[in-house]
Amino acid sequence: MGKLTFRKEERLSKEKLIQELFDKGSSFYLYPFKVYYMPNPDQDYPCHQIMISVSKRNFKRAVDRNLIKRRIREAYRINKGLLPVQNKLVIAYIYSVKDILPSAEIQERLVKTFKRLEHVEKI
RNA sequence: CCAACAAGCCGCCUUAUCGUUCCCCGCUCAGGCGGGGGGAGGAAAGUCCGGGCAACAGAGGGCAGCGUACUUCCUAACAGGAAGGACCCGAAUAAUAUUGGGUACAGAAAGUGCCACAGAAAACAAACUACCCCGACUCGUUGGGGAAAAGGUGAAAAGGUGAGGUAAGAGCUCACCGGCCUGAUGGUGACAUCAGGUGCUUGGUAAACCUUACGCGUUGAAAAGUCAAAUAGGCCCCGAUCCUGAGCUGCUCGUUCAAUUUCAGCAUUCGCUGGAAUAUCGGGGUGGGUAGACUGAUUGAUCUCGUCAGCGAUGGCGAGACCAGAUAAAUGAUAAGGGCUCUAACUCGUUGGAGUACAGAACCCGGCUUACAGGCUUGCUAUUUUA
Repeated sequence: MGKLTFRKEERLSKEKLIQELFDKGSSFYLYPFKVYYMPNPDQDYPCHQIMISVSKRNFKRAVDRNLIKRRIREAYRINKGLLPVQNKLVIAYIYSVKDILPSAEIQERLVKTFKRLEHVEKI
């Protein structure tokens, strides 16, 4: 099991890559997330890259959006060791529920998404 | 005492574990690792005003457009603030004085427009009822005139009150109050006070157009600047090859279409004339510029303390401090305990339950507005309750 860190390198910040993910990547829905994913074109990248998004339409106030993003980020940080590292992925989590869920439930659901991401083919 | 109001201030804490970003120090196998320190607000919000900063535009002036509107001051600036004036509403009083609150507070005899309903009439004027005078006759009606004093309508109706006067009335005349004009005095000024004159019909609305005075270039950090990989293409030089080649227009040949051929004219580059060149491939150089990175961008109209000037907003001087700097966006997550408020129970200081607000920096400042659980300080006591 790796270290429980979440550094800058693990965040998805390249505009081109994000655009490619939404245009060409696959997706599935698992309550409460809509997950976009695809293999990273640069397989030499040291880790997975993820981004977290909470819609302004569902949560009008910035405080609520920040709270949910922080909870998801913590859930990923603590549990990311469960995701195999052989195939480098690019993942986007979109929180698409109108209620604020407690941390325990978010963690449980996030781990379930990992099981589906295990079977993604390499390019 | 409680409670309400006004102004100002604060706006959860501790520990553990796992993290995040920036700065400093040390180590390093250059990937990082270890230690120390800093890390959301009073509104960070709404984006409603005003500036700094940047690019572009710009002689000056005018028109148009937008904004502001009692005075003086403060300020980088403001639609903000301070002090004051006038008016309006209230408290208080015999009446002042005093005191709380409010005001989009320039101009309505420059012009245009509008004024619902009601009412006779809502504005170059105008008589419904009632009143007075004169005339007519069928003798209680009618015709003419006077008159804004009375009635009723309305948000608003011809300066108000009293007296004289009159057929009845009317600033018709007079006194007081109000208005307008002129002057004096005080005040930087808005204005105030006083004196004199003037009978003084001529509504309201300018958050209706408008007029006057003053101010304003446009855009907005996704601004702007610096460095700059790969690929393609531009320009220059050298070499090689083909052997005269790019582009536009017209004609012609040809074709399913497209490409292509011939001829003529134009074009571009070598500063101009003359003359020449315009292709392809390879190598080197060069400027523009994309991804990306950096600057902008956190030391500032800054904060704290003291002191001086001023009624005050605020300013001067001196000393000290550095107080977030992220960028698909950090400032956190989880657990335990404790505060605080409300509430229920009883053994009356314990236990249980619920709540702990509004809200998250995005270039930076000055304001305004709106949201806010709970608490603290100061002022005040009109009203209510208790003694």
